[in-house]
Amino acid sequence: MTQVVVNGHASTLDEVARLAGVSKATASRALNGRSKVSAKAQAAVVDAARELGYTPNGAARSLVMQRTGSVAVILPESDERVFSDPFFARMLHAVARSLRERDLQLVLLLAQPGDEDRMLLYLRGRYVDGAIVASHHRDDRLAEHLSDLGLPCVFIGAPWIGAERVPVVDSDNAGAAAQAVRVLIDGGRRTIATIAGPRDMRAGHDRLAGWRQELDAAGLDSNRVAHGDFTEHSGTTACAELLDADGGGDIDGIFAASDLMALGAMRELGARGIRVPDDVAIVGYDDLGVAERTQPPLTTLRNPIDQMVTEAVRLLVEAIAQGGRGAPRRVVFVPELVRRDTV
Amino acid sequence: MTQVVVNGHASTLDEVARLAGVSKATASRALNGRSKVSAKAQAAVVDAARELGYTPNGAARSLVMQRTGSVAVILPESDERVFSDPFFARMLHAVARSLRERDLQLVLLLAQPGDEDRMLLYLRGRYVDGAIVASHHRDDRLAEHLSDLGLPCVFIGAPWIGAERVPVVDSDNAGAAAQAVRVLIDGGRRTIATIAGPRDMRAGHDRLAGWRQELDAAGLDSNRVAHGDFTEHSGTTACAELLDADGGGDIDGIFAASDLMALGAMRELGARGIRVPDDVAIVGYDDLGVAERTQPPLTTLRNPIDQMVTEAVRLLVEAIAQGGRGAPRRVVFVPELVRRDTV
DNA sequence: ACCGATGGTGGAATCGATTCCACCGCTGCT
DNA sequence: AGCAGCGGTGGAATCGATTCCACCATCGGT
Repeated sequence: MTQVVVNGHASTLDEVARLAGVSKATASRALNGRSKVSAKAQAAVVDAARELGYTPNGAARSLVMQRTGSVAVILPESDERVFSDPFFARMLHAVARSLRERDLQLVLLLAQPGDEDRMLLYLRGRYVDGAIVASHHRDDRLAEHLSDLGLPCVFIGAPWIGAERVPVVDSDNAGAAAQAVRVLIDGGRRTIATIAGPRDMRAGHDRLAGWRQELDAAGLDSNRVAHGDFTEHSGTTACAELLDADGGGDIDGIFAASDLMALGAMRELGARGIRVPDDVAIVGYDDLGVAERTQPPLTTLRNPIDQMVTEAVRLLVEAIAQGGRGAPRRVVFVPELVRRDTV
Repeated sequence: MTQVVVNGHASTLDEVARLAGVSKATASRALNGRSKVSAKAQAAVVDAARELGYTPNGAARSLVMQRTGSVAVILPESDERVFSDPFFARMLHAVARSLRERDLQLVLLLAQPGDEDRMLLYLRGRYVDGAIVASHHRDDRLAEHLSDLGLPCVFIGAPWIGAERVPVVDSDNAGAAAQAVRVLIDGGRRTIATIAGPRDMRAGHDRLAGWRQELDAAGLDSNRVAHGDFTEHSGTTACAELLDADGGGDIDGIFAASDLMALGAMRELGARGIRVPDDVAIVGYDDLGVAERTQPPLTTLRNPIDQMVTEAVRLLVEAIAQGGRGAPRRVVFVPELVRRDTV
């Protein structure tokens, strides 16, 4: 950083142009490089800009370009959850990488319940070119609001309300859960419980549905269900609940809707001296790191987050380029089974 | 939401004014309410605005007001850490609350190593009115850059470089660590080890220094040190390292530089059949929730995050109001000892 | 020697808000 | 009756960039 702020205020294009001895128009062209500028003028402008420490004023630029160069990631989720669920960390990491490649700035908006109005005001003020929304609850009307707003957006995971009005990138939660059940059945398990996610979240709901459907299809019992909230602790609690219920001792297979809950369950099983996979086989969901490190390593379904995010960013950039006039598209990825040692 | 986008584009103040039958000037005054407007005009404008679903264009507004109404929180930290350390969750929660009261929008910028230049570009583009920076490493030059930039900012935790050039809100890490040591000594402990944080982070460095200083002052050994990275897992590892070192069996007190590391250490002690606090007393640091839930509940130092954040936001708002011309101030909070059952 | 293409350039319009300033019609006081 | 004062109003300037458009050289081709 060699440039210095010359006087109190940030320097403007006008000053750069004056110092370089050209017009504002030429200075702008020289710095943006879209149009032809003589080598002499080019050099003069670049030098002047460096000397003054010039950076274009974002507001002025957005005003005329109708673009800001930044996109929002919206997480309508309590911040405890955002900061405890590895899903978000992985997702944001992928989004950041993906946006970087396209020279866009990531702006993270935490939509606390109640703070939603301010956030919508921000979005309507066009401070960002588009938004990626991930994980939200049953009563969330964000999809409708964004659609009304005409702001380009992509949802990761289908919203409950208004899903048909916005582009969605999703994974086949139900199909994946069915896959998990099939593996357990193929492994000879017959009394298969599930530790489900929250009922008011798509992922929780669909994974439970898939589990149930596959068991019903196989003519097996599908009433051993305990709900958690995707955290390790809730997995432990839910597992205890399952084991302590009527006939809980018969359980020989568990499908947990997240690896963290599977981990919690394994702790509970271990505490009771129940062996995995000898006595009870277990399949998790996510494969974001924890699954490899459990004892024994966890068989799980790989949540295709990176692929989903890449696709979401692609769709968003497309939507922005078209001015948000494209038809809502829908892309679904299929999680892959990762066999380890718990089944 | 009753308003509708009438045609393809977002509506402008000009359209609102036309519909209300007044001039742009009056419309603006009616909506912002700083100046007197007749009741009739007022009503007409408000109605028109609602009917058109008008929201002011952020770029245009920032351009003339020289304010954006949003401030950045910058976390120069790998995203794994941001999303695993409860410190950040708590901090962001407090920041969000504090900004909400002042009608400011929080914009979170994740400064991945390597992505820093883009972030600086964003800040120089004046997309935000100010920035709060938390937790950064030894070689981070952010303080200098921000100071050069003239962008109002406040650091939570003093940076290694350029701390004298920016306002800082800090906590007395060294003093708190000394306090922890004193409690252990007062409890009759004589062989006191520490599980320190990373050397290249202020909090890690200062807590270690405080521990050492207090032990030296008491004439006790200060060479039982193992380093972790504030995570639970690293606490377990570090604890094992301490116990396995020469004379590790003599240890009767441990100061861990974070509650998570203390928790990890307690797991390791438990695994070895060492009782807490009977055989080894332990003091943690942070008190952000985990400490209450350990077995037994952890004696620790309460990191005054909420107070620090409140003060930081206050200072930032002040700096923004003054156009960043105030002298760099420095405020230090003193962590409070929370006695529980591990000492 | 004249006539298009170019390649560069600067003036002016534009984006959408806020706000200064001049002005207008009242009221109320002398 | 005349004039100061004030509540309200609209025209125009302003913020700082991009870009259209008109214009001027210069160059090559007939």
